[in-house]
Amino acid sequence: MKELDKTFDPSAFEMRWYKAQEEAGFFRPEAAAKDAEPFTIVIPPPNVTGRLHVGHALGRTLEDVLCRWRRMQGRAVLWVPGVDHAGIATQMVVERDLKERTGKTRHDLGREEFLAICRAWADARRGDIMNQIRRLGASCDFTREYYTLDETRSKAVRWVFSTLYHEGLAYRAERMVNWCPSCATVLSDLEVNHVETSGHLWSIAYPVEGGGEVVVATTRPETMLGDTAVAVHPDDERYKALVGKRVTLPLTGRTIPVVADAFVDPRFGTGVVKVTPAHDPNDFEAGKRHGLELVTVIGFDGKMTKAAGDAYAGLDRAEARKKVLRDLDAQGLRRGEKSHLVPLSRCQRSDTIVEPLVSIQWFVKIGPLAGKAVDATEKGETTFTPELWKKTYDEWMKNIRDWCVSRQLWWGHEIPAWYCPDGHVNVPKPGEGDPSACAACGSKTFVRDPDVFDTWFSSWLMPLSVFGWPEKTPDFARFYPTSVLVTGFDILFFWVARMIMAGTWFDGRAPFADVVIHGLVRDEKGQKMSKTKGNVVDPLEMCDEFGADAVRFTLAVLSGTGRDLPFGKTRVAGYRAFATKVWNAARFALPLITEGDCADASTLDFRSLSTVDRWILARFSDAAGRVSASLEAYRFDEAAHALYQFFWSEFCDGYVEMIKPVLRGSDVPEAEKAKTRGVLKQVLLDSLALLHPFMPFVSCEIREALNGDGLRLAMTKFPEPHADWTDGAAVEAIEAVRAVVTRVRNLRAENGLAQTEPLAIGLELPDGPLSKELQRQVPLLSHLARLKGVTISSKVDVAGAFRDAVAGIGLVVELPKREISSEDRERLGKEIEKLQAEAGKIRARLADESFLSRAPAAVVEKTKQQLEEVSERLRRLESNLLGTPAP
RNA sequence: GGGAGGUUAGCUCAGCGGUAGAGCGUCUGCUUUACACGCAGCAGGUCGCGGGUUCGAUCCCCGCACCUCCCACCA
Repeated sequence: MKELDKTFDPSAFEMRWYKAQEEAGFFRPEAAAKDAEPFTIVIPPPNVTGRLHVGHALGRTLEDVLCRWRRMQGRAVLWVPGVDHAGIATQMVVERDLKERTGKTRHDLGREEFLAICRAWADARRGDIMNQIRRLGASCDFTREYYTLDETRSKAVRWVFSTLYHEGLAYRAERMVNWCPSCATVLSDLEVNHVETSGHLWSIAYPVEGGGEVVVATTRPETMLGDTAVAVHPDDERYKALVGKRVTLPLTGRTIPVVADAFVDPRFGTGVVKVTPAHDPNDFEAGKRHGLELVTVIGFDGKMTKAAGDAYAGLDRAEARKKVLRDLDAQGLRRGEKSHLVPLSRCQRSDTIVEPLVSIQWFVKIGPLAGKAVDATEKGETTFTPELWKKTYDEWMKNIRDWCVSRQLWWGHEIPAWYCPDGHVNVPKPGEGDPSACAACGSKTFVRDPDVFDTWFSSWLMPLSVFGWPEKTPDFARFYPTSVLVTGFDILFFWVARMIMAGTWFDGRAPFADVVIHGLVRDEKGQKMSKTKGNVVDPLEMCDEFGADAVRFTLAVLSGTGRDLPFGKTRVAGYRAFATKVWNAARFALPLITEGDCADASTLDFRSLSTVDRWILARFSDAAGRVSASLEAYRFDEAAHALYQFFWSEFCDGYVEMIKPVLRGSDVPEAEKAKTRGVLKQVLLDSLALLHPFMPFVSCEIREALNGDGLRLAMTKFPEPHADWTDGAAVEAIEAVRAVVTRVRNLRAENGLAQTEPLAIGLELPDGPLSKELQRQVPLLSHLARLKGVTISSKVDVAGAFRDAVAGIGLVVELPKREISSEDRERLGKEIEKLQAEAGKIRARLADESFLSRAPAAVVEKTKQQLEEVSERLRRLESNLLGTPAP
């Protein structure tokens, strides 16, 4: 058996226990009984580019609490860890690094060489990321670690794309897409952030052929170089005569038609819109309707093309705008400007302004998949916690648009599509290898699509592919569908919704039973963490400073109801204090339970135990019930609070203080002591088990010292409420004792008496079980409240004693001083006033006919009781003022 | 332009039809042989505003105000 150091130092043992648990194989589902019901979680794969941040720490903590709890319940727990290859992010990091080191670009190296660097870079980082997860205590099965770009996952991606293609759900089309000039790739709608920015609305005059001018309003003057029409609303009387005429497009010398189209809002600007089909989604559609030409004036690099004219070609978008405005000025064609809120689209990754451009890309027709996914959630196959997120999910699914899945990157899963010179598209059937000749024309001159898939196109298969799907593996058969997905709302659409689609579409079953959505971790003041603000908290540093146990407990407590959580040092320090408290409680108990016989609590006859022992067992049982019920409901905060409150307030402040006189008393029979030692040990050991999912390290370290079973704790049965440990009478008696003690201490403080001042008190209550029980507790009462005498009777007569009532019991306290000071008088007066007001309100309610006739009988009864208690207390307090002269 | 959420003690948050809770902080006492990362005790709230439903509303309904956030191709 080990000693417990006087100072609590989590760093001394945390990783030692982690390693022991992992090496013992506890984190593998095989550690459970063969027929155990599985409990499965797939880790949301962190980006290989990243370092564990507080958001991850939160998710992993909640997952680990669930996994450790279920494992202790005997479930076959499988928590699969993994890393995401993070397409754009990784490529950007490696490119930047390459540039800094060698000055070269990826194009200088060529595809193969560049990818080799990416691969080496990612491989070097993956281990680190897994170790960061370990530092938190996450009990993942690392023997089943996945990587979104490995062989198994590649097979799944290819199988899925092929399937979709041959089902007609993956197609290649020319569309207006979101193009990020700095990432040099297309983006999906989700990867674009819309930000309202203050900008300008400029008015520009286009000369009308045959005289006059028409004024258009635009926020993007540079795109006018690509205008191929001007549009007005068909019913707009102001411009009716114009329709069908042509206008001169300034700066280009081209003439373009005036068309009528209902998409124009006559009330906006001048009611005339310039139409640039190549650079605006609306105009693109309008262009199709009117058979307009596409003139692409902005290229994929964000610079003006030759089509923009020699004066502009090569200029950056922003420079071109300035020059266009200047040139229009010079020609006297500017007709004013006003400030205007412009909805700008920015690249989520690089923050660059996204350019709507037309290009050929791969899309997935997502409607049918969304339909199946919604059916599943509608049926309750998957639930959301908190429930309100289902609404958000439903809304998005209803208005879902096709998913652009190709990316013009190198780092990622290659698209299994080949094109022959005649433009035939070849996509192998699921399970087929690469084609060697065009299936349509037999051509052997073949090019593979140079693009790769959106990273999420591998992520959305995670719950399937981590088990080796589409192969029919034993793991897949046993562990799919998974139990819970824990994640932040920020990837509800990116990931959660799509995984449900993939699961329901390809397997027919939704990938998880429950989705738990947590809030965003913010700093202590509720500010969003950001590098620029410098308020980013590193969870690993916090683990080193306060212990992973404290970090975990803090995150669990704060996770609340899905709201944002204010996280920071002072809070973690606060919950480290809790870990310290547990530590010190164990240090108290250790010598006591080893100094003499400890009755084996599991064989003890509950009825033979002392009232105090029965009380703590009853309270423990209640706490255990609350912890489990809260975890079932994914209320980690409630579970943690129940633990904290029980352990600190009831076990430490209550029980431990109450058994000191028993265990140390020279007049207590050894047999009684042995029983109490047994209960002390039992409750402490069970509390550590209850605590283990939240604080997996300190709980082991202490169990090891107390019971030599630190390692086995992870596999020990999780405490459940104990039906035999219910004892209303014991609870009532001890609560009464505690209430009396508090009031006596409080009276001492009010009267300026030292806490050590011995007092005599009387308790007035009718004869009965409670009074008999309290009689038995006189030694305890005397010890806790430092009393020199306790009289219990239906009536206690002590002249000049202070009278009050507490917990329905009359309290008579002999205070050493006889006279009541004006200060006492004032305080009593205030208290009496409050009680009188309260009594008045209750009386009024009881006098109300409608209350008596309509409120449930139980409520009326309770109200009557309240009145009685308040009146009783009032009588007693008032009696203190009787017979004493007013100052 | 749609939609969601929030507004409860100095701070951060629980609660939710029967006159309000926690943690931290403040204040007042304590070297009480597990613990000052502690013990004991006190104080502190018209539960955003205005209506309504109800015997009764912080909790339900309808407005309003302010704050978040999400979605959206209006120049």
